[in-house]
Amino acid sequence: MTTNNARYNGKASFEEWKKEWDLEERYNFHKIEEKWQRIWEAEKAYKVEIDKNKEKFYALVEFPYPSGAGLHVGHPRSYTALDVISRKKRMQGFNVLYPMGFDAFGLPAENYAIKTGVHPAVSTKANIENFTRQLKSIGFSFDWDRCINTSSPEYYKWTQWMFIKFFEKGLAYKDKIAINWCPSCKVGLANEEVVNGCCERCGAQVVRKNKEQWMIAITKYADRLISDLDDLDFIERVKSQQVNWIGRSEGAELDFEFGDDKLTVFTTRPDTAFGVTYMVLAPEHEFVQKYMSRFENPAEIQAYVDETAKKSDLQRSQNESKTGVELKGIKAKNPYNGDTIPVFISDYVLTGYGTGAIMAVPAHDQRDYDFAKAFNLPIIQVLDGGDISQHAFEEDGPHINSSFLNGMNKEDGMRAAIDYAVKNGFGRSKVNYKLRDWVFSRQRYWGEPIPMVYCEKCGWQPIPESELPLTLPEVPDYHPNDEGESPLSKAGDWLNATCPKCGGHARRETDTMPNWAGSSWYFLRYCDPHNDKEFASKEALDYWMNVDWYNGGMEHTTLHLLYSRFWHKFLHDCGLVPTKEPYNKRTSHGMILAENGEKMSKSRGNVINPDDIIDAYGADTFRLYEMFIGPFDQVAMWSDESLMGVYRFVNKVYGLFAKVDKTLQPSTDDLRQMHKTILDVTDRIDQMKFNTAVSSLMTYVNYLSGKEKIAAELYTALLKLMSPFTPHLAEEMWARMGNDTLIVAESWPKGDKALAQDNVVTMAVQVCGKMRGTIEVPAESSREDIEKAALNLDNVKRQIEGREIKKIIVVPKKIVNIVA
RNA sequence: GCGGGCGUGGUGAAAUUGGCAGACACGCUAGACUUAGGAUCUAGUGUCGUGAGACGUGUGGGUUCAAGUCCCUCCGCCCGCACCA
Repeated sequence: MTTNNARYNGKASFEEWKKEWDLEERYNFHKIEEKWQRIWEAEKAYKVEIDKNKEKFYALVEFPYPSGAGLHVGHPRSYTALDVISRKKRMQGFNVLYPMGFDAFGLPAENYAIKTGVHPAVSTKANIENFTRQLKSIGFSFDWDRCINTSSPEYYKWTQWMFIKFFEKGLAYKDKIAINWCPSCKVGLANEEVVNGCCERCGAQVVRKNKEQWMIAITKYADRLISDLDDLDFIERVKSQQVNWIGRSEGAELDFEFGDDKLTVFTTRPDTAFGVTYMVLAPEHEFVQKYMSRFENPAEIQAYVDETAKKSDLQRSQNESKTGVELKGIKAKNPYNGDTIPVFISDYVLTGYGTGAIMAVPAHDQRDYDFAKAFNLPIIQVLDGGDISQHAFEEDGPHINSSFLNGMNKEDGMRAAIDYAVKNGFGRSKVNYKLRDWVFSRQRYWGEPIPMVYCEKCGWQPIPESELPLTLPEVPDYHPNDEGESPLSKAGDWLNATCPKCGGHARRETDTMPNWAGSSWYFLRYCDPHNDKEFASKEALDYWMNVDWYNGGMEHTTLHLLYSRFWHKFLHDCGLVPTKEPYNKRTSHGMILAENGEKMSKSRGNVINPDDIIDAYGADTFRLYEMFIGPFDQVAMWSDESLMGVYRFVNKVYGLFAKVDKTLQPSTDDLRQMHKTILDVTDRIDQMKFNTAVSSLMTYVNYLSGKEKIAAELYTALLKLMSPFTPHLAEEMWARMGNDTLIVAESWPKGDKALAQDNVVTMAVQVCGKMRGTIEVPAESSREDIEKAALNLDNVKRQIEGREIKKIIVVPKKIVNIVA
């Protein structure tokens, strides 16, 4: 497979080729990196197939959206980290799948089309080519034969197919709900895409808009999305953020009499029901309009409802004090004690959570307390403790003023209160979630068409599987409109379809899917990317799944990461994938900031372009610097000066080759340094402590630099250890050492703990915990010898003079502490 | 408010998980080689002190022969969620 021509850069033999290199003393990274990238590609060095004789390892990084700006220095932090891990695993004999692709649907391409008229498919293609060129120039070990593109019909055919599965199982449904509408992007957003009441993408303030939307019932999976986290090796902050986002709370639903109707509330503290002094409905609650004619103050009520409707969620949450209006004319009755209590509407009660109505316990909830103070309502303490003349008492205490609950603690009180409600038919225990169903419609062009048609007679119907993929039609222009109609509504004939059920006329859905759709299952497609019969074969899924290690940004924790776990679980329930979770291990990298600690952005003009760095210092230096920049999981500041330090190091490694003497045998000291380094680097890569893995390589190189001549074995080990970080340089020097194999296919060196052991150790000697000197003793010295050596130090003698030695603590190979 | 995390030199950071604090690198200082240097090499570099030495991991306390590491107190910073009943 290897052609000497490719390997030896056009020269007939290794000897001839080597001669040319001997003339070149400078580290010519341009030449080296280009050469090895060409050879890897020609030899398909990173191509991977199912091989049941080998243990598989599936490494995954989040595939990029191919923006016009190209790669920034943040992408390669994640990609290099898993490239290092993948390369090491490969050398350790694993069958490694490390794929790359493009999450290619999205708004920027569409906005660009609106501005320039260039079809999104055209600009996306150009951007993907640019990204591919950049990624290849960094020398990642991706299997490019598996590259996927979510905007290609061969791919989104299966995204649409899966949507139909959601529909068939009743998890995709159309509903008219108040959604988050971004007036700037003119598109509806999922809850997860709203940050502080603003559009995650453009920052415009989100407003409420009632629209018919496709929804996917992710809430049905809420409990499993929490409980199944237990068995996963996810970093803690990812787990806790997901749990937090899903927001499970246990409590009860209680029915209060409201006129001759029933008003149901959700509460996490039914045991405080004897402290209820009033109730509050969200202004949007259905009872407000339903009983408007029976209220004594309808004008006042309607005015408040209208005022609230005008406010954004952000404004609503920024209220300084509590506002509201009493619903005069109808009272409620507390089912626990029969008390008649007033009912209010207030915007501090949210329509989307629980039942949109609450029982207010002002003594033990600060919000209710504030409202009660503002409206002069009674405050009844039912838990002992605190000082409710000042503020609500929100901690736990024994029940008081609570009839049969008196004296009970929280746990018993809860149980007793719910039992009583159940027995008397006015309540039941209930679990509530903050998580909402997934708003799945986007009023946009550049996304997957939703494969549904509407028939007047039969309602919404999925198109037959034989018609997939339902490809995007051409449209005269890409503008969305203010009414929230997708550009696809201008697609003319495309809109007309036949109802698959009755054969009558039907109209196509014109909304498209959110950009999270394609990325929700892309890791499955990598297993079998060219399959045109299935989204992936059972054989491929059985062999490759799960993803063993997934690295990506924290910003996707409650978006992509949650969506894709849910999507995968759904496919599992359908019997389509073998596992219930997609990712075994999830880690996350810190952001890379500009030199002054600011975020890199086009507007600040502080963006570092990887192309420039690679051109000036080479891909190997760039890769190594990204790994050395700081702890992988923390934010890091870019520094040109630190980059220079890494460049110097790479040059040093290159220069050491001149000292290699193949006739020389390594000394025991040499071997000790080598094995120490092997053990350190191996261990630190596994733990993602890349910065310290690099520093131990530096320490080793400093050791080798101090020698006149270097035994070949020592340099070879260095090259192997460096090959995951600086693959081009390692490959080059490996060839110059006279090898005609690829170092990336060589085996990873094995560290020998016994050989790494020092036979003479330096031990610290303390007197009463204070450092007074060091002793050098053989590693296996007896306790007596160590004590004798320690007590023999001049400095120690001086310190203990005239004092009685009470105790000597000896920790072998570490420390001696003389207590006097 | 709730949840997660952090605090170590001039700077980025290490510390085998309770055992010589500051590895590695940047920067700086001095010197060498240079026509020159964002090049290279050598030495130094936590603070105070000529020195022996003393002090030193945000604050104050505790456990221990021994604490950056464990426990308690307070202060400060970052991230996520946030009127979620």
